[in-house]
Amino acid sequence: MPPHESRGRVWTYVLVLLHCIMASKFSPFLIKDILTGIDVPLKKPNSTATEELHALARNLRTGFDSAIQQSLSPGIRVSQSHRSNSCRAERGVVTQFGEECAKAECVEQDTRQRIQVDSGKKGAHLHHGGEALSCSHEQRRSTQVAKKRSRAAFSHTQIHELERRFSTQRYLSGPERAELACTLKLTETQVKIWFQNRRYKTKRRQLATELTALSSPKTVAVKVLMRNEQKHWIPGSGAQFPMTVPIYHGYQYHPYSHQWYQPHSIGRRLGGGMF
DNA sequence: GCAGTCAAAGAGTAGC
DNA sequence: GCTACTCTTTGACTGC
Repeated sequence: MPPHESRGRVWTYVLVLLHCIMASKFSPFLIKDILTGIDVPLKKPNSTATEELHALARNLRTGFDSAIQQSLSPGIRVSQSHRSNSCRAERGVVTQFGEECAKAECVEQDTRQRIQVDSGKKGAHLHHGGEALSCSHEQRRSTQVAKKRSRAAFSHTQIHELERRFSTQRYLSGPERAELACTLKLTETQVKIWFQNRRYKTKRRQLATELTALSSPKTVAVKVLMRNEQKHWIPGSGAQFPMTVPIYHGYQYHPYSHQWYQPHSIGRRLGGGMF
């Protein structure tokens, strides 16, 4: 099972758990029912499924909180560092490289000199401002402590173009990423990271929206058949019971289920029963 | 001071 | 082994 698919299922269980809590219908029996039959390979073999859910719910809280707030003001969001359309001379990433910041494009110049990570050798070589580091774990830690990590702040133009491109393509191929990076005067790594973060942010917002919808369940008419004094829910009647069923099937993570472009580089991921 | 946001680092995973 | 992905965490930064 692809990692995103298994995670998607775990997310589903988290949503079910949260929904149960909000609906005050939480019970160990229900959770047990939820967990029964899970074939999701949990990342931590030693942790129980319940612990995993608790950890996920805890970790999700931050994302949901911000996502819910963000969902209130949708639209293109410009990096806070550039809201004033200025290059901060008093502090921040711009001045810490000792560059003058009088021109509007100073950030674009500066971002090219930011921390760059050789993605092919993760953690092995850190390039701080062009200085390549190849050292042991302790040395890297001490170096990271000594040198504070800077955060690149993209310009209005860069953000706008990235958002515009993201609206049409959620995934970029290598050449497209290189072209966009060249156009925006960013590195390919920066473009790649931006798209990664952007995709996950979109997913968080979507989940937050769904969670919000779940937290305010609508009252619907439910057709109930009685046979032998047993209730039988009618599929398609709009009924929300049993609770776990519509939620479970309601959210399956389909990263490519939009009209967006599907790059060659990830085309191999499409065969995992995701559609 | 604190909470929120964002870019980036890192962990884990899968396909070739 | 490399690359790219999702997801989590970290650190810088901003607004209140």
